[in-house]
Amino acid sequence: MDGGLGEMSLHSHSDLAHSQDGRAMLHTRDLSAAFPRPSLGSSSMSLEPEPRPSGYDHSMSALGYSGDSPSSSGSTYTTLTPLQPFDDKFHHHHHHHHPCLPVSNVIGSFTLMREDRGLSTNFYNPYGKELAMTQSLTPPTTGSGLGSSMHGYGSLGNSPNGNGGQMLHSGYDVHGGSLFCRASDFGREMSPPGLGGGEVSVGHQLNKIEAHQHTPNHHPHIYSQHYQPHHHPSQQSAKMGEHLHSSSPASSSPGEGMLPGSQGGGGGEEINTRDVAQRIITELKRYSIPQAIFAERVLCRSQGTLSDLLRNPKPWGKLKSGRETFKRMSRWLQEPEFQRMASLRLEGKI
DNA sequence: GATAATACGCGG
DNA sequence: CCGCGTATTATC
Repeated sequence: MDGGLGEMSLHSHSDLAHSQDGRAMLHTRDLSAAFPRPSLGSSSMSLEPEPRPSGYDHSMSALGYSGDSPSSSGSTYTTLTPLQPFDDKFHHHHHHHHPCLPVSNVIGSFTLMREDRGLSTNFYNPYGKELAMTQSLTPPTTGSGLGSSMHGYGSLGNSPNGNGGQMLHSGYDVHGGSLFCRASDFGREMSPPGLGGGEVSVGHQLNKIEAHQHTPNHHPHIYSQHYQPHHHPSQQSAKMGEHLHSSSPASSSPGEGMLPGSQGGGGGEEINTRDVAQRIITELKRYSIPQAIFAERVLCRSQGTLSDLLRNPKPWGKLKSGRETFKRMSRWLQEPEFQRMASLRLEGKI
């Protein structure tokens, strides 16, 4: 099936992406149902332009999410709403706006989800995939479990390690206070679907964070993108999650010339689209999040579009306004688990 | 039936 | 021309 991996390319450029979503999709399925927990307020994180006000970081710090394992006797509800702009529920008129739009979504309203994670199967997953999954065996990162056999939903191996691609740097300054996020994230990220206290693997999680920073194995290959116009020959897709060595930095693609020097700046982040796409695919599978949900709620795009982007990610350099979408994806990947959840349920009950 | 992939066409 | 939505079709 697919397997087509793009390749990589490197390019940077000032982004002029601007919000142009004037469209209004009306169908807003009430996925709220999907998310068992209505408790979340909103996490206004969807701001178009990169210069985001960074509001939630405060929340984070405020939360001071220290207690990490709520799972067991999680009596500690960390539900706190530092700022209380207003309830979305009481949203006067305008039934629904788009989460993506910079609407009045004030930053700050934050509510930490309680310890739901252990209860139902997956975080998002309304359907209870079988949680029978034996203990948590972190599947071999290779291939991230796709391809052979069933998807390893239950696995919490968490990010297929790998490449910390943008996580390395973009994770920190892009949004300003993101590092806080990371901090909280530190404690834990995802927990096993069911298993009552099996947070065994939680440990690994954080490892990855710094682990790959100084991992002897593979150096942080930053962005490398072989882009291939699409489709193709299957070049070994064997392990994408792992290290894809950028053997050929020189992009053979036409039009691809990366700008010398514009990379790394604080403003325009270069994103390895291929990598992000792959990672999104993996994460969506892990959490059993349908493309449609993710696309509409997080990216503010349609399922078809997302599917296309995922399968045929164009190199950053070739993107124009489409960058915005990738930025969102990238950003989402960087967020701590609970926040990702928040993003997903976002519009449902709004 | 639900979810993903593709086709088609439109608007900026 | 690019990016996207919608409709349709394929796949699970």
